[in-house]
Amino acid sequence: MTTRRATITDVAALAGVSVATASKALNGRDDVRATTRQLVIDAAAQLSFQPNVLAQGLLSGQTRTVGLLTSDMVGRFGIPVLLGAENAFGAGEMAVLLCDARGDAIREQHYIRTLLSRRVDGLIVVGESTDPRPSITKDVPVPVVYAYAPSDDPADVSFVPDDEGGARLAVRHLIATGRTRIAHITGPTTYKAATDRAEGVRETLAEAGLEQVGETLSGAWSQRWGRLAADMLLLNDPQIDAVFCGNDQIAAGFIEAARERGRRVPDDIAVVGYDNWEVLSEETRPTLTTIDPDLERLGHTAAQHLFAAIDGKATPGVHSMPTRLVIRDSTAPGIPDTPWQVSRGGSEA
Amino acid sequence: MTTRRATITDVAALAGVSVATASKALNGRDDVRATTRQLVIDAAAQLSFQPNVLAQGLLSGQTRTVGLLTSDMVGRFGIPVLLGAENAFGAGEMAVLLCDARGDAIREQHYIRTLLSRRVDGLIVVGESTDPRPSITKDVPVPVVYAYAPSDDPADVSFVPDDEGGARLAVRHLIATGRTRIAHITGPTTYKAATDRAEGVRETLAEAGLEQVGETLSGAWSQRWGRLAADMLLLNDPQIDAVFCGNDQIAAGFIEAARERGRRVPDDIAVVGYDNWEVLSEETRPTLTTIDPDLERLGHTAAQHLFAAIDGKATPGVHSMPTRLVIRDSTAPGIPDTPWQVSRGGSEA
DNA sequence: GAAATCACCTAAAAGGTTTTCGTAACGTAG
DNA sequence: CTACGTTACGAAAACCTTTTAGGTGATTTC
Repeated sequence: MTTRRATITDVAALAGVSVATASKALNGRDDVRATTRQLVIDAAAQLSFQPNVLAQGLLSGQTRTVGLLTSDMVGRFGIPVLLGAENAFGAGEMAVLLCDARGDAIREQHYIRTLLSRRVDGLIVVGESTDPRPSITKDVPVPVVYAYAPSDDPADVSFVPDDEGGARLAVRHLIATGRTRIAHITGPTTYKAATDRAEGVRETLAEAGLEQVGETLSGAWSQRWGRLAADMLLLNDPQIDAVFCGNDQIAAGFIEAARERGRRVPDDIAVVGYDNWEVLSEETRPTLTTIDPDLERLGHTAAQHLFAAIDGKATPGVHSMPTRLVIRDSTAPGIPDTPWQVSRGGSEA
Repeated sequence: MTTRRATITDVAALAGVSVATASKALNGRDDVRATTRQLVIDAAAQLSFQPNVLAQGLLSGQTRTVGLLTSDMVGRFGIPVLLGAENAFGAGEMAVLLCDARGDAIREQHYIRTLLSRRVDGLIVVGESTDPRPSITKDVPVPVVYAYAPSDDPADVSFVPDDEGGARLAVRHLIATGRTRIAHITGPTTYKAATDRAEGVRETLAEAGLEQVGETLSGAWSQRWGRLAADMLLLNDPQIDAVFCGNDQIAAGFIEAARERGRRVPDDIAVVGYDNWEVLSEETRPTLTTIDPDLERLGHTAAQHLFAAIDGKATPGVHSMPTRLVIRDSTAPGIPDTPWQVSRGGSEA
């Protein structure tokens, strides 16, 4: 809580030059003698001068600020994306204005207006599921990039996790470790994430000439459903030797129930989860092999493409971002087929 | 991606008045005829005019923007605080610039400079633990409010959860439900949160004339430690009828291990957790009675006090924010002493 | 009929920075 | 000594909005 902040006028006065010269000296432009430049720099340091970004932006029309519009920060998936994006912004000299519309379209409109009146250079919209969401690109005079939830307009720039590819990774890993009787438990079919992953399972098994054990079991994304599905599955199809679960919570529930039914994981049944939600995947017993959608990278990439779009180099289309297989103990420890781990999850502090 | 944005000059021209009149008309000031005002408003709507906040800020010296400096967004506690703060900002016409210093002091300094050059009206600093952190208030010409982690300067404005009070709530609840042989398992003593809660336990038991069973067991904040501690406790002090755990993960581990050892929860042993981390507290079997530190409210309150401070009405000191007891099934279902639940946690979507 | 009042509107300045253009000083070539 | 190029600096415009002070015309008052 000190006094008024120094302006470039103050700096110029202290250095005994005009504001124009001071500006040029501070911005490293030519046409200013080295000694004069140093004089100005010293003066600026002495006053701890910092250029007023508002004035700069007013003039240049660029604010070096982007808006980050999230539809529901409470959820688990928005945060890592946001984090990755913020990360990319911080690297440059960009700043990010955060708005959480909390799934409310009215609120979203309000925030869009607010962000525009603040003259953001671009917008990144992060959704809470992989289902397409309404495009806002046409209502907005700046570039927009969609992360996690793609825009429903394929001409927009969207980044989504490759759920189908993730499922492939999981199933291939199970097959590689010698499993052949593989089941799939997942979340509500109303989620594109669930159907995409199921499709990945189907295709990969077909390619390997294997048949999926039972139908894909769809329920909630919860541990409870994982336990329930495990009971059903172990009753109806006791011969299974592996199960790929649509998320880590289902997997955790499955492992718990399977153990109570006397099935050993991974010896009798291998289990793969999805999301690599470490509070769960590292706390199950055994720890959980899972697919990491690498959301932080997704957010980072989305942000970088927003920069590109701001520079006029947009990359339209829906881009699928690769996922990673994180091998832990719930699948075949020490099986010779997979001598090298693709990736091993670190431990939390 | 349209053309140049309209300025108030365009609006004035279209309405056939001067910019001054246009400004007054749009800002609801006097000295403008109703018909003229409507003319201007229509023109503004037609051009979808939005005042340039940069120009407004340049003039008024206020940006209606605050910086939100978080030390580690990856952690669990920063997010709800952030959410509550964002919530409070959105209600007014404030916007929030998000910066994640990721626990790095250098980075933090950098962000502070960035935020200041953007002329934020205030700063809210959210930490990742309840341990005091270095004050930055003196380096900064705008009001600062600390949330979750207090400033080490007691003259600053800080908001922290009342961990001691939370522990009191937990222990009183256990006593009220008829438990008398109560143990406490918690996290590392290097955390103020752990020692504060332990102190709350000690005092409350003393007030009730009860003796704590065994020493407070300090370990990691993990489910693993909860299981381990359960084994130790059940071996050394088999007579316990309740345990208060320093967080929900420890509690989840405890419940798991206790069940494996044949102890029924809550019939034989009641368990209370801390944090109300719903992915855990609602998925344990039985569901977990726990203390909700109400972090979202903490963030909200901090933001509101930042507004007050910006208006010159600062409220110095470290403010303890009350916690809530969330009763679920791990403590005495249907015990007559507590006919009304203080609060019941909702379920996740 | 002149003066005072009123309602409505405009011109201009202010806010901080960057950039363009102008200009002064100086050196060099003719 | 003139003409011109170079170097270093300064004046002023531009960005967009709000506010203050002032101005115009119409109406009222004595």
